This record gives sequence, C-alpha cells and structure tokens, in this order.
Amino acid sequence: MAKTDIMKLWSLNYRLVASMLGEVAPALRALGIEVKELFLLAELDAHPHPAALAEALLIPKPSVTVYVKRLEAAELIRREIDNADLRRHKLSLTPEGRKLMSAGLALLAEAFGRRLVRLSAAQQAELKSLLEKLG
Amino acid sequence: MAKTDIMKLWSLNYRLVASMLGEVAPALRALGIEVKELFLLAELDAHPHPAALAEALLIPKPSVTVYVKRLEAAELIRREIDNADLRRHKLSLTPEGRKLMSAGLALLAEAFGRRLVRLSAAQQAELKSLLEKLG
DNA sequence: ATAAATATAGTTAATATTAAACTAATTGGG
DNA sequence: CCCAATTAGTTTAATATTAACTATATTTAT
Repeated sequence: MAKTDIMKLWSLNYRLVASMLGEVAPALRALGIEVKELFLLAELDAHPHPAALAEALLIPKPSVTVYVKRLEAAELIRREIDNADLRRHKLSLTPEGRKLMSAGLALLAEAFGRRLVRLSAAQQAELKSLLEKLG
Repeated sequence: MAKTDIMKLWSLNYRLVASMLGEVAPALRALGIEVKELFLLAELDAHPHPAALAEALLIPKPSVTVYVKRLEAAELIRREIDNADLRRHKLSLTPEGRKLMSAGLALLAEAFGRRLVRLSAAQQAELKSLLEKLG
C-alpha cells in the first residue's frame, strides 16, 4: 500500500473519532458531564483503581486524579482506601453515577449510531472485525 | 445494532487512533516536531490560512495561532499578509519545513503501516471504503 | 529474616492546550 | 454610504497534560 493511501486511511479514521467527539460533547455537557469523565465512569466497574483506569482509557494518571476529584465531589463515584494495598484507591459508582453513565452512553451510542446507519448490518460487522484486527 | 455493539465499535476506533498517536509521538519529537504541528504542515499547502487549517484539522483556532508562531520561529513556515483580505495570514512551507513534513509523514505512515499489514490489500480497501461512508 | 534497590500508586508543580472574550477587517442590506 | 452582522486572528482565563515528587509495596542479595 502506498504511503499516501496509508495517510488517507489514517486521516479518515482520526477525523471520524475527532468529529464524533466534537458532536456529542455539547449534549454530554448539558447532561452535566465531560466526554472523558463519561468514559471513566463507563470503565470504572472493570477497572476500579486510578492507575488501571488511566491505562485502560489511554489517558494520563494526573488526569484521572483530576476527574476522580470532580466526580467524587459531584457524588457520582465514591473512593475508599484498598486495605490490601494502602497506596491504592478503590473507586465505585454511586447510584446517581451509574444513572448518569447510562444516560451518557446512550447519547454517545445514539450519535455514533446515526453515522453507523449509513452501513448495512454486514458492513458494520465487517468494520468491527477489521478494527479488531488493527487494535 | 445493539447499544453495546455500537460502543464496542466506537471504542475500538477511538483506541486505535489514541494508541497510534501515542506510538509515533516520541519518534516525531526526536525529529523535532509535535504530532499536531506535523498535521498542520501536512495540510498547509491545501489550506494556507489559519482559520481554514483549524477547521480542516479539527483543532481550535488559538492552537493554530500557537503552532504557527512556533513553526514560524523555527523557520519551517513563513507568513505574509493576504492583500486580498487584510485579516488573513497567508502561510507557506519553507524548504526545511517541507523536508521535515515528508520525514514526519513517512514516520507516521510507517507506524500505521505496521498495523495495516495485518490486513490483506482487499481488506485495507474495504476498510477505507467503510470509513469514507462514515466520515 | 532484613536492608538496600527497584517498582508502583497517586498527587503536586510546571507547561501546554483549549474555551471564551476580544480587536480588526470585510460584507451585505437598508 | 453606513451600520449590523460575519469572519480572521489573537489574547486571556480555565483546563488538561507532562515531568517530578512522596509514600507504600515488592524484590534481591546476603
């Protein structure tokens, strides 16, 4: 594959992600949450420790510190010390946090869904498979 | 398509972009340029005005101001006033800027290419077509 | 077992990026 | 022509990130 084609592919992919984020950000903000905070909430069950969240979400650790502070202040998550390892903070969703997460994910899914309808079900499955190979 | 599948697809795409950027950033920095500055150089021929660059690259106008300042100071680009519209700054690549852009794009293409070889030529074409439909 | 060396969790301080507000130039409608 | 509305780019204030730090845990050597 030629260099320019690779760049074309890269650019398409990059712009898709960037434009989708730009599109949903206002609606999420109206809901009272930022995009990355939503992603944090969404991964919290699977990765209850800040460092793990940072790695899973591909965001820096200090950002997690900041988001966790805000989310905790907003009572969307709770934080306790992990007795097994005193360095660790064990995080958990509050009921309101879980509700907001669901609403936010629904918004995102809806926005992305609006793009996805341009593809047939078979094409969507194909896209998923191709992206999985690349990830 | 179910909500969770949409999220899965979203997440795959987002993570591909984020991880690719993380992968090439150090090499580009060693070359003396930041990722977004490289993208700016790459689009400069097609979009010689800062506002157009901001829109094309999906980055905010103030960021363009900052990057342009740095790139101009590094003598990678030049800036002149557009006589047709005195508000506009007409930008152009210097020879060194063009050389650095080529080298940077080659690095990026190489990194992305390392992922793309996981797909056959037909699959790459299919991916491109699907992403074009979504963009 | 235990001390030194290394690694890991999270935060803080310095730097970079972005959103919001601003100034200057242009365009379009009365 | 001239005033309201747009557009280009910058500056300032808020936000996020990188780099450096503190505290706890683990590993290695003896």
